[in-house]
Amino acid sequence: MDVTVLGRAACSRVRHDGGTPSAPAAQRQGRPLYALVDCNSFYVSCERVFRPDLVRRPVVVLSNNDGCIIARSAEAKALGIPMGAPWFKVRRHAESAGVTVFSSNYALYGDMSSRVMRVLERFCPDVHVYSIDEAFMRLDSLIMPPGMSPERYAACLRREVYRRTGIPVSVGLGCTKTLAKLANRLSKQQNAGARAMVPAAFRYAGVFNFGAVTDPDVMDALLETLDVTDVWGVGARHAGRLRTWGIRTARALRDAPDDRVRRYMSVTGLHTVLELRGISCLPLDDAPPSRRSVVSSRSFGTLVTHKEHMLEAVTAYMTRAAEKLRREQLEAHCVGVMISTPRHGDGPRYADSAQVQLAVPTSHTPQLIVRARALLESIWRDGYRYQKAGVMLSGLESAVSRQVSMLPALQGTGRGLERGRRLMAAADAVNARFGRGTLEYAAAGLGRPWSMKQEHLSPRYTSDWKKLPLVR
DNA sequence: TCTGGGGTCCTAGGACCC
DNA sequence: TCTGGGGTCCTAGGACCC
Repeated sequence: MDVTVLGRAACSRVRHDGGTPSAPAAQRQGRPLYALVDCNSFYVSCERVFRPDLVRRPVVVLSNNDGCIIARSAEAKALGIPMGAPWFKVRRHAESAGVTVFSSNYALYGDMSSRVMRVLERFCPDVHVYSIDEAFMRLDSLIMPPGMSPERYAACLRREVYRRTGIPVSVGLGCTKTLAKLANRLSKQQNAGARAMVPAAFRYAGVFNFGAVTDPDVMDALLETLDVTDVWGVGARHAGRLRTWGIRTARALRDAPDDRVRRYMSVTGLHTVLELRGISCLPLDDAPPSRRSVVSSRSFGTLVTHKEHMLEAVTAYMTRAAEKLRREQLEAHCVGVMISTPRHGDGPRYADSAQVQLAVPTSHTPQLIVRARALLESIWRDGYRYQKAGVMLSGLESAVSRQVSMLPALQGTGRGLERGRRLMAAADAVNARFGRGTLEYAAAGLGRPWSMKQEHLSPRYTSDWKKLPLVR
């Protein structure tokens, strides 16, 4: 059975209210079918893979510097621990309730993420990795085996991801990306009531397909259960304005007047509304344009008052940013540095940034470090307690197809340039083989009193053999 | 004491050009 | 006396995402 047939038949029942003409029949032919695969409480799930004793127990993961909560297990949510809450405010409550806490371990999460994505790619060639824990897929081009519905296919995929990685995922399906995102929300456990509206034959755990909803009244009822902020692209600001128009649910937003949406939420908002009506506006985006900037910035573990320490931090951040640049075979035309004191609290505030254009783009770490340190000298002011610094590389272009300068003097001698590239490649190879930070720049400091707080860091189970727990 | 980090897109307005 | 129209580029600010 071809999935396109199923997807089209189901999706064409989506109502088109609100004055917009429905898509012409010709356009409806070959409607897309999107899946959104989302890892459940991803960071928590990653920690649990190596700590099975934490399954069914409350767990949270903190942001960099152990600042605020960025992931919670279902049990932690049930305890009323809010997302994004500053850790110092909820710490007592959480600890007394027996919550296990982790500092974020991006080496682990990044590695687990790529394992999950590799499994998805075995199921479908059209995968677009949207974030560390989410991916869109286009299923309409697949030729399904006989008797295989999209729901069932998604359920198989879900089982396979869990079997191969230990990460539980949820899958939402719909004829637009926005509907697939919403379907994903309905696929989660806490929406069992809404899922029950779908005929049992289309029901699979952890999967929800809007395409299986053929009754417009049921569709209305389902969208009515979803808050307008559940819709992808509607944040707190827009939700506030929408509330003043009496729009509180996904259903009401779908039926909102186009001109008003266009005026106050720009074309982006209009796309969202059209997508809710089943008119696809956002492509899969499988080959996204290359990035425009690289930023590396961090808050300090303790406030910085010495310029020496700030210079070390800027050096360390630039080292990371340049590595990222080279990994993507890019070079930068422009270097920027920013520093700031805390946003909260009542100490004297200061923030500034500076940028410089380079005559010749580069990804050579020592050159970039020299520029960044000079920029810092220009914006540094004594007497402040700094909380954060960052570096930015922009004006990016491909290192492989770079335009050659007309001025040989600026281009650098061919041999020197080549030597620099080889040196960077060798340093990157060593760090890839033996772990980040094996080769470092002395200017980044040794003591690093400014480095971020990570009091609850788990081992790098998947990227360091020595950290793998022994199987007894 | 203690509130993350890294991106994208859109719009309005100004400068400038022909 | 009379003061166009259309285009590009840049920047700042706002909004969103995970």
